[in-house]
Formats: sequence, structure tokens, C-alpha cells
Amino acid sequence: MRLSQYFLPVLKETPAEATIASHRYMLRAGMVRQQSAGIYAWLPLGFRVLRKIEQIVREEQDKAGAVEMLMPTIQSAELWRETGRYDAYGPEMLRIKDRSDRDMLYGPTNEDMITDIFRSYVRSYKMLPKMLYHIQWKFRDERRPRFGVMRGREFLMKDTYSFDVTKEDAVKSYYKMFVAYLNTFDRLGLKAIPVKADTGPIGGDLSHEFVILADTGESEVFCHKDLLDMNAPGNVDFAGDLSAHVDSRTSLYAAADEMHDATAFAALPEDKQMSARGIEVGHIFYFGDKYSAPMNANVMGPDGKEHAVQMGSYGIGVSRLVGGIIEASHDEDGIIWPKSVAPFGVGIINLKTDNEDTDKVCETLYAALAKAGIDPLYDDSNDRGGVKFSRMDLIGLPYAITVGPRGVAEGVVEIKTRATGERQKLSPEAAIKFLTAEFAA
RNA sequence: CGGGGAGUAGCGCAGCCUGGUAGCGCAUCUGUUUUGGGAACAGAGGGUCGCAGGUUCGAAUCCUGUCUCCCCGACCA
Repeated sequence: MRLSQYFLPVLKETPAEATIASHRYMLRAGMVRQQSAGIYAWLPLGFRVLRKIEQIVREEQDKAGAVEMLMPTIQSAELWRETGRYDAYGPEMLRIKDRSDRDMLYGPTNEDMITDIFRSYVRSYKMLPKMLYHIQWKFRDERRPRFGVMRGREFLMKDTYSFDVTKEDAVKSYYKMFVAYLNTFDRLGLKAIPVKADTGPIGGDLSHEFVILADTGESEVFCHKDLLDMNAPGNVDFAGDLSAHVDSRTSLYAAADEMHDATAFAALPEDKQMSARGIEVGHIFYFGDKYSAPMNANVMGPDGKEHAVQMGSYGIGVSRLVGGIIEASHDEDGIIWPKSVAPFGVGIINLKTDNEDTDKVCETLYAALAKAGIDPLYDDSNDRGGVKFSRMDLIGLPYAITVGPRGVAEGVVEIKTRATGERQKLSPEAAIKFLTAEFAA
């Protein structure tokens, strides 16, 4: 993409409403624009990141055997009355009426609807297990939206629902999602820690929140330090036994403040105790027949009897992750995108546009890098050098290539690695080779 | 929802107390000189002062109502 053709409205000054880093940088980098409290328009740069995150989430869901579909944003109140949630949900749910005065709502979640879909087609255990998911916009009318997309009212969420005949099988589904989440966050460049979450009236220990560590996190997280050093499972056989991957983590202490057991935590070796602020980016939950029972979502089991289907739900806050990743990865100059979600792979800075030599080198780099699938953003504007450098730092592309008349005369361009600030002078050919190798890794 | 604060040019703000017909910085446009880390000079454009009433000869400024946004807290992906 050529900057001259793109839409990248960066701000030099920080808008007054933004207090945390991710919000400030998302506004300054022209990623989003607030349209109403907690409701954002996604500008081209932000939209690219959102789509990249969404795609990684999708791929990992697919690998785990979940099947993608799409449910509507607007739902009828009827299903919610069936489960009793229409009255239970409270003012967080946006209630609307259609022209016939029917009660409708903008979905804050989809358990009721997916259960309805399930029960209308599935009669036999032979069709199970199944995991269905969708990535859709949701709305929760938060009392106090804040922190930009981290806590918006409208947000993009991936939610998966699992269906099994027995609790034993439901646990297997739960484990699949547990592992899928570890892999997903790893690919997003995040250290996500599964912490024990409140299971409420359901009981048991099958609910975990996945939190990433950042100073602006909403809750205090206490955990065993070794959790931070563990590698993601990577390629695993989802049809096989996943318990080792899960147990190796759940056996280590990890809890957010509301579930924190100070005594158990204090029992850890002192050098293994760690506490930090965390942002919740995912939540997995086994809830048995909470919805299937009241909605009569039953299947015939091998025993010839009807069973209320055992369900679980598994969410990832996709739009929240955009902010979450920035919270976890930025410096005083701007965002530092992990390669996997960066809106562009590399920026090309032409320090002297309309100079025959620099133009030529830039065009060569641009074509070669585009061909290599690295997605270059070519700053072909005639802004001054300083403006280009600081803009590139702000939007946080993993690499920036500077092409100036001085370097070109010596046959070199300069590559800067955003995360480390490290610069190296290379010939254009070597630069292409270097970047191709970096992105292949 | 409790407590606090703010709406004046695209962004950041001053002016309001003490009414007299709107200003500063950045950004934008034109020109000249510049160009390796947010350039300089000269000129120009841009505002129903959130909205609605009221007081007054006169309201950004005073009064009443209303809408919106932000911050702290309680609550949430």
C-alpha cells in the first residue's frame, strides 16, 4: 500500500479523553474513531489489525475442530424468555422494539440462540460431539464504557459452544478449547495465563479466564512464575488426550483477585510467586445443562434415554485484543506490533521523494516485498524525514526501511527493527532477503 | 448507579468570575526557502461558543432546563 493512496489520519496531539496507552495510540495512529460512548468506527489501519486477529482466532478454532457459522446481532426476546434471562439480564442488555412492537434485543451473547438451533436439528448422540462458533458483534450497555476498545459497549467476540452427551465428553471439549486458546494467544504474540474463574452455581473447576499481563489490567492476578515460561502446545492431535497440556498448567497456582487464596499462594516458593495486573482476553466455561434443560435441548443417548445436552461456551474478545496487545506491547514512541497481527509487515520510508535514485530503490523494494507477501506500507509522501520516522514509530510496524540519497549513493538502505530499535545497513537485495527470512520464521 | 469534571475552529486550550459581538498553539491552503528524527518566514481560509428557553439595549459570559462526553468508584469479554 502506498501511503498517498491510503487513509491514515494520524494525530500529533493526544485527544483529551484517552488516558491509557492503547486508547491514546489507537486514536493517534488513526485506527479507530469514537462515534458514541464505547462505540467505535474502525478506520483502515485498525480494521486490518482486527481482521488479522480474527483470522488467527478462526484458524485455531478450526484446528481444534470447531465449525464456523454466523448468528445475527438482533435477536427476538422470545428465546430469552424461555431461559428466564430476558428479565434476569438487567439494563446491560439493549432492548429494542421492531415496527410491530415486538420485543427484540441486540445480542450480548448467544447461548440461548445456539441452544435453539441445536435442539431443532440434533436428536441423537450420534451427531455429537459438536463445537460451533461464530465471530460476531455484540452489545452490552456498560454502565461506564472506558479504555477505548478495551471496554466498549459494542465489541467483536468469538464465541464457541460445545455439545456433548456426557460430562466426561464435555470435559474433552473443554480441553480442546483450553489448548486452542493457548495456541491462539501464543500466535498473537501474547503471554496468556489461564487463571481459575468463578463457576457460580454450576460448581466444579471447569472455568478459566485467560489473562494477559499489562500494568493497566483491570484485575490483580496471582500466579506461579513457571506459567510464564511455558511454551504453547503447538501442533497437537485434538482427537487425542489433551489432559497433559491442561494439567501442567492448572496444577500451578493462578487466580485473579476475586478467586485468590492468599494462603495457597503464600505456600509457593517465594521466588515463584508472581502478581501483576491482568487483562482478561478469553473465558472458557462448562455449564452443563443450564440452557439445554429449560430449553429442552435433548438428545437420545446410546442407552435409549433422552439426555439434556452438556454444553460449554468459550469466548475471546477479538476487538478487546487489539487494545490488549497494544497494552502489552508499546513504548513512548508508539505501538510495537507483533509480526502476526501487524497491519503491514514493513514500512518503506523514502526520505527524498521525486529523487530519481531513492524513488527507484523504493519502488524495487516495494514490488519485491509485496511479492514476498510481506505487505509493505510505502511512505511516498513528501513530508519531512522526521515526520515520517515518528509516524512509522507510532503505527508500530515491525520493520522500517529508510531509503535516503546518502545511503543510496553508498548502495545501502537502513532497516530498523521497531521492537529493539536496532538498525542495520544493507544493500536493497540483502534487505529483501533479510525481511523474507524474518517473516518466514 | 454514586461522586467529580468538561462541552468555544479538525486537535489541544484561553476567554466566563466582573455581559459590549471570539482568541492562542498545532493542523489545513498559497508562496518562498528548506528537507537523515514532528522546519522557517509571509499570507489565507475555517466557529449558529453542545442544544432550547429566559434575563438584558446587548449573552460564549448571568439564570433555568436538556443532551453529550470524560474521570474516580461499584460491575463486566
